[in-house]
Amino acid sequence: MARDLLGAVLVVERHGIRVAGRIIETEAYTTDDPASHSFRGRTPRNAVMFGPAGHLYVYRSYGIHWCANVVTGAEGDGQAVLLRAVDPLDGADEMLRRRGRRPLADGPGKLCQAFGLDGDDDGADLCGRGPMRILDDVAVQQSDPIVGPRVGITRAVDTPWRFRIS
DNA sequence: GGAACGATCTGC
DNA sequence: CAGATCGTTCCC
Repeated sequence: MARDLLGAVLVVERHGIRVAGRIIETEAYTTDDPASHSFRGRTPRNAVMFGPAGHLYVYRSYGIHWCANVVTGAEGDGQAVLLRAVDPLDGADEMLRRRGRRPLADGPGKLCQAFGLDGDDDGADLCGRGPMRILDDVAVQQSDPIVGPRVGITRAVDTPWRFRIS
């Protein structure tokens, strides 16, 4: 599932400003996975992960940053894909402004800041008429993403569930 | 009720 | 390389 999101386009259109980017790096998290928030079962924080696919699971990281996932499992499954990096398509200037003019680089925290995503967006529907959506119909079929270990985790360190395209 | 610990980022 | 910073989770 994490592979399928590679090349898809994340669009957030709010306050009349459209920000869009091509998803180039993801990580997979499942219920079987000790590194996943859903591993220890459903809690108030991760409830969205156990909901229907196509919704946004946003959580606070290290008390400072926001990180966004796309729920990819059926109801009750508890699986999601962490969005780690995008290639800016629309609103690159706005992204830069939100980033405090710091260089826009890889990383889930930076991605959320650039797209203006925070805790209020937890549970948002990406497949409805809301301000944010994922255009996977425009996804270019990717050949051989780079596969590697996930970043910043302490459990299941050797599980190669990070996927990256250029 | 308390303590430990992050799916991170930045600046020194 | 360490500090920021706070909600969530787990244990007593």
